[in-house]
Parts: sequence; C-alpha cells; structure tokens
Amino acid sequence: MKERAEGAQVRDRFGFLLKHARERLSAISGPALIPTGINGRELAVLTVLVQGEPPSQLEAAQRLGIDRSTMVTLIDELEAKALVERRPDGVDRRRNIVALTSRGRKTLAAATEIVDAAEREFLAPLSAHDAKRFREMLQVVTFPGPHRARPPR
Amino acid sequence: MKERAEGAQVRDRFGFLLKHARERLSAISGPALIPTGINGRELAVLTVLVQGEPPSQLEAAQRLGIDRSTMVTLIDELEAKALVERRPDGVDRRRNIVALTSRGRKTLAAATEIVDAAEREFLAPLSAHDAKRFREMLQVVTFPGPHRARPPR
DNA sequence: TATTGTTATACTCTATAACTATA
DNA sequence: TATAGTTATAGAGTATAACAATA
Repeated sequence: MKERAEGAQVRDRFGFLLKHARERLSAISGPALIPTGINGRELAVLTVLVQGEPPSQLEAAQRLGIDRSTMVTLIDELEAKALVERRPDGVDRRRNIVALTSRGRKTLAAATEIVDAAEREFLAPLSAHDAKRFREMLQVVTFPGPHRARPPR
Repeated sequence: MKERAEGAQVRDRFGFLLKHARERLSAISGPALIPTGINGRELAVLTVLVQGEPPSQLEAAQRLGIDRSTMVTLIDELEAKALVERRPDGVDRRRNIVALTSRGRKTLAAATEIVDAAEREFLAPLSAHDAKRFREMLQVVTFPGPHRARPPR
C-alpha cells in the first residue's frame, strides 16, 4: 500500500491554480495579440478609456486597480504608438484627460475580438453553461461586495 | 438615453479577474502567514517536497512549473531558515535531494492550516457546493487535457 | 494644504545563457 | 555529449517617495 493522506497537494491550491490559469490564458492571448501591436495590459488600458466618460490618468489607474505612477508609463507607450492622446483638462489644469485616437479605436476593436476568441479557447474545457457560471463565480470571489452575492438584509 | 453597448468591460475580462483574484487571495493569506516566517511561494515549495518521493531540485521545480534556476534561490532561502536540507544523491552526484527538516515539517503544518483558512475566507462569497464546483472548473481550465479528475484505481 | 502627473528608485518574480561537476 | 545545480544578468510588472504645477 502506498502512502496516503499527504495533506494538501499543490495542484489543489488556489494560489497555484490562479497563477497557472493566468499563464495559460496569456499563452493563448499573448501570441494572438502580436499583430495588433499591443499586449493584454495595454488592451486593458484602452478598454477602460472608453468606459463611460474619458478619464484622467488617475481615474484610468483606479479603474484598473493600479498606481497612478504605473499609468504614466502605460500612457507613454500608447501615446508613442499613436493610440491615445493626452488632453489637458480645461477646468482643472492638473489633470490629463486621456482619449483614444481613431487608430486607437481600430486597434481596440481588433484586439477585443482576438481576446474574446482567446477567452473562448481558454474556456473550451467547460460547457457553455459552466463557462458562464465560472465567470460569475470568479467575479464574486474577486470582488465580493454588497452588489451581488446575497445581501445580508 | 445614456450610451450603450460599449463592448467588453474590463471587469469581465478573465485576465483582469484572474489578476485581481490572486491579489485578493494574497491580501488574505499574506499577512496571515507572517507568523510562520514563510510566504505562499515558500509554502508551495515545502508542499511539493513532501508529495511522493523527495525530489531533486529539478523535480521540485517541475512540480511547481518554474525554472530550475529559480528553485536554487527558493531552496537557499528555505535552507537559511533551516526548514529544508540539501542531501547529495548517493547514486547520481549531480543531484541534490531536498528534504524537510523537522522544523520544516512543523512550519508546513502550521502554514497549511493558515492557507486552508485563507482559502475558506476567499471562497466565503460562494456556497460550499459552488466553492467545490469553482475549484473543479478552475482546475480544468488551468490544466485541460486528458486529465484524471479522480485518481486512477 | 491637498491633488495630479511625473521621475527616480527599488522590489518581486521570473527566465535565459553560460559555467562546473558530474554522468 | 547531456544533465543538475549554480551564477550572472535581464526583463516584466509593480509600488513608494519626493517633486513641480495647480487647486
């Protein structure tokens, strides 16, 4: 008889699973994004720039959950690729409003399609129903809050 | 009427969700692990060292999906804390077998309990049944393929 | 005084390439 | 020749602290 009950296996750990899940997703989407000239991080920035009102750099950073100093470099890169523009806010001159150029909008559209397809491939081992459940559950454990789940009335 | 159909929101992206899920988990487990003197990465190493046969550094690295050069530093740290020992393999003198010290076993046991509790807190927004399904789905998307969902008899 | 963008800096995690000692 | 461990190095990705301009 082989030894048994060795305690937690590393493959059961969420820390391990989340790390490798991210690696698998980026192994799929990374190469697929190359023709667009942007990576997944830059796509995330473009994505938040068109959600609601065009944000300042600080607001964009907050939407992504990163520091404002990190956003500086990201915007620098995207501006160097002519995908976004910094426009001084007319009302508060400390702020830069960041907006997509027309080239930025085209790149966003193309990259969005590619990442949608990459996510479908990532989720391929699950049925359509399970994939939907999985996304919902991942959202709720990532951002638990009074929103969804069950509000303690 | 407000603008509609703006395309993918960043909060729906798996890349974004997986990143922040990992951040939430480590915000819970990181501080909780401090009293043990190790972090989650080191716990993962201790965990693979007691799975099956005591591995060489290379085997341990393969079990974790990291490079053997990265494992060197990890083992250095754990050895400096007297939690593991390098023992030259009697048969193949190129290899180091890495084994836990008794202090390493105690630390592993304590840290495992702490991380189990952290995972329960991480999963608290889900019912017990959903938490189980979530883990299974995360495993299958992370390591798809001809997988044994149950150990072969 | 407080906030925004910026810069300088540093830290974590990781990989690649080259070296050494064995095989 | 090939492999295991090691070392040196580099590259993402990120944050913190301090500064200038502006509020």
